[in-house]
Amino acid sequence: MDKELKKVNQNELNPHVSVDCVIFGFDMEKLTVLLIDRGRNKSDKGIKLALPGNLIYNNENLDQAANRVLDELTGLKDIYLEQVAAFGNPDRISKDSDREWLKSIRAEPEARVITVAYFSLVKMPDYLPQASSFAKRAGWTSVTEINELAFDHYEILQAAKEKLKQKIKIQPIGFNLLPEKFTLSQLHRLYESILEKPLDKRNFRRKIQNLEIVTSLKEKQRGVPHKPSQLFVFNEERYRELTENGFDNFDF
Amino acid sequence: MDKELKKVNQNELNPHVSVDCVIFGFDMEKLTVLLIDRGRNKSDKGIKLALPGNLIYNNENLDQAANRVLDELTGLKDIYLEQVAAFGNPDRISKDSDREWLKSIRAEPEARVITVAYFSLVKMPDYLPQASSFAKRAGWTSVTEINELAFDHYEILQAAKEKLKQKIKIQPIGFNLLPEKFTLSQLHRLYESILEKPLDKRNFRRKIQNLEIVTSLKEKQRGVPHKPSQLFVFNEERYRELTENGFDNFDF
DNA sequence: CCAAAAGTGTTGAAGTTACACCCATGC
DNA sequence: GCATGGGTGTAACTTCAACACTTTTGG
Repeated sequence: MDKELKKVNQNELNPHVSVDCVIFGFDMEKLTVLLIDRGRNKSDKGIKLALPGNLIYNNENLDQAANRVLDELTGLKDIYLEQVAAFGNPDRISKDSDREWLKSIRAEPEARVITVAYFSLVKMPDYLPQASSFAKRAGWTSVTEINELAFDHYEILQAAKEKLKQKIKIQPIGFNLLPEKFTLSQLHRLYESILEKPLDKRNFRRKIQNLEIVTSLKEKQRGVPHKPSQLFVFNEERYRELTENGFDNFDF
Repeated sequence: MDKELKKVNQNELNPHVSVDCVIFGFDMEKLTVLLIDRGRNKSDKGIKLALPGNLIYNNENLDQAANRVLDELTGLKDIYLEQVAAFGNPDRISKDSDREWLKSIRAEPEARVITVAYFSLVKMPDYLPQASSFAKRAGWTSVTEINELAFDHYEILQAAKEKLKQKIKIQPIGFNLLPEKFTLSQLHRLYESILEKPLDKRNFRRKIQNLEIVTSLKEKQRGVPHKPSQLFVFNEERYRELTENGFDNFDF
């Protein structure tokens, strides 16, 4: 192929590689994930929900692509974003409804695509999902309610959940899912949602407080029909202090 | 593009995606990794050593490709093989010597390639490296001696080392690096090599033996100029027992 | 008998688990 | 005053870290 053409193609879409983002949120009850709805196709069949993702450009690296796609589809910039894994089964685009949909949005709908999955944690209220070009709608879905997704996205979601479980045992990334001010019960519920197992309330609180990675405010909840709970903020400085000294065990 | 052509291309090389394998060994002293030597190029400059890796075929998935490449380059089949991450900086093929070399072996040497890295642990003596088509030589190099590699392979190696460190804290995969029969000192040295830090001898032995994942043989070392040490084998059954009960902490 | 690596126990500190009742608020 | 979730302490147990000397062999 001509080299000049190649140069021109540097900032064109690469039809062989995509990124998909698994963006987790927390609604104070359970873990959620951001999905797009591709809308009904001609046959009115097939799975409509998918992870937000798209092809990469030739002049950007994978992390940049993930950030760009995330920005384009959700408006979020500069957030914690980490690679999960690459997925590339030749049959990942084997469902008829997926193929049909791709034909409507891609220049090379039959091309084999390798996708690199990323995951991210965001504060749900900071972002009101807005459907982008090819998404008919975008919104949060409770992860426990999901049992199928487009392409191999269900598999990707499972891998991301697993990664999140591992990661939260090593880094206190869960705070990204909570508002600035939160209660220990909310944090507790968050950890239980992610780890999918019950954690002893007292032991959990003690552990968090011994680590000193939360700072208690002089403020309490208001308007709740029970004893109002203490509000806390994440102590980022203390966390940096801990990790600089080689601490990496937030095991539960 | 014509669909018939696409079909024909199913079992052709995909010029956009490769796999690279980081194959670790242990020479009873230190951790080693299998590298290939691409030989001198015209200018007699540039880095010669690289990780074994190659383009994938369109009709195989990534894991299969990694296994095939590993098999082709090393003769090893059906071994523990796990994805590290995808690497795809647009400038990963920016060194002149790398570009020059690619021209000599690839149909589309200028194409942007995303690579998916895998790592694996093998018993060094079970495999005598044999150089494949485009490798002039293949052999084991101590990981501590490596400070540059072709493409972004140095970066990939670091990521694989990190993955190995994490992994060995969760699963006793180190046994893949040792011969059938080994001593606790060998295992001890192996863990120190991987984790890159000293471990207390007595505590290490106690931990391993309390887990009961090694079985002592009635056999001892012979011909060593010091007290001969007890030989052990890995107890796979016990390991399965432990993991089935949800045990996943081989922390050191 | 010397060099070299194998092998072995104890103690104090820290962390983990399990567990049940009173408290403050809104309605 | 009642329903709701918030908040608290202790004791038994397990795990972890630190540490030094004796043993067996080959040469």
